[in-house]
Amino acid sequence: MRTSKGVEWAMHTLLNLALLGDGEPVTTAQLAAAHDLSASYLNKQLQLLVKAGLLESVPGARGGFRLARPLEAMSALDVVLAVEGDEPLFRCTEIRRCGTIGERCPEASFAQSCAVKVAMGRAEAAWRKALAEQSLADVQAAAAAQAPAVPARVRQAFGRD
Amino acid sequence: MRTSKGVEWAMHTLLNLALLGDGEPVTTAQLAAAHDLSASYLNKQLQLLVKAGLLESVPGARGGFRLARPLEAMSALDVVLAVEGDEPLFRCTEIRRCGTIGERCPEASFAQSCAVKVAMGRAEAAWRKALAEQSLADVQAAAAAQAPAVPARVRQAFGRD
DNA sequence: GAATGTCTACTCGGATACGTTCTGTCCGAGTGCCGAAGG
DNA sequence: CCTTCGGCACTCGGACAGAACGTATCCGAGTAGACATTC
Repeated sequence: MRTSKGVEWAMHTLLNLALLGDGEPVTTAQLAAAHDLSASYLNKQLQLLVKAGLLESVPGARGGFRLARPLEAMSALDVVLAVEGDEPLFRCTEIRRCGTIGERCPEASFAQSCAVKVAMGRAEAAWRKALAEQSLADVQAAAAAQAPAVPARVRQAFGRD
Repeated sequence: MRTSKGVEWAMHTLLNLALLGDGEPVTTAQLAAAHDLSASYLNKQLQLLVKAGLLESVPGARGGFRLARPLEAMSALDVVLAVEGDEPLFRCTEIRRCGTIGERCPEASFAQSCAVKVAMGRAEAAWRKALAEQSLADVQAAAAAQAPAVPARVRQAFGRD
């Protein structure tokens, strides 16, 4: 069990787009070259971000992608859900109702949620909460504090400035 | 991204083994029949639990599995790590170092951990902490509180009592 | 009758196929720019 | 010289293969017990 590569790609791509400002839209090819990624596959992930409302796409010639809203209004959870979908980490298939045990227990035994499901859901809620509490602006600020020289290099890499 | 079925199977199986006490070891066939699972595949998961030290296996005729330690000393995290392995949810492939951006930045920019990795790791730590704080004894207690009649039925299903 | 050796039935353990998801690629639909033609 | 129209190059969007992992299954290694044989 591990998250898709698309999450990492999407996070870095969103941060790059933020550094470039709200001018011309940026093409998939440029965004892919920035980190040496597969342009076609990155495009697939960006479409998911568009569908989730994190990006706006401009079709046609001189088209591309730009942020749909500022980084302050995007959480890490938004990115994960956009790429991975909002299905739960742990899926309860209600095996408690099946087999020699399930058949032997009265229906009333299953009125409440499965205790295993509840325990797993509690942990997943903590994960989501921690993701939701971190905006992409926070991530960008942390990155900039670590390496102040990088933002200017990013703009150079995209031919801006 | 979602957890393996094996996690659900392992959790319920461990709880069942606890209800049966520390007498005769229980065979894979019995444990599988309890919830109508594939015996061979369940056996695969149980072997992972043995390797992780949660179960003891008795080979040969009249063999089977029994708990290696009481439920109080097992956390939900132990089960997840045993079945899924201890690889991180989010794997950072250091794409920040690649492409036109990576080549343009001095090596010193990458001295510290990637900010994206840190953000994701923070959320994963919260998930693991929440899992570690819940022992299987807690889960069993919650289940028993919901449906007090079930434990006796479980023992019946296994021919105990 | 007791001890011993063998044999059989049973169970774990790992090696072997199948299906689904993730990963990666390709081509078509749509759009803006450029240039030529006409007024 | 200005306007208009057509062609073209470029980009997103979704449909199409390949690889990796999760799922499921089967067969061999090893053990405990039962039975026949021998003393």
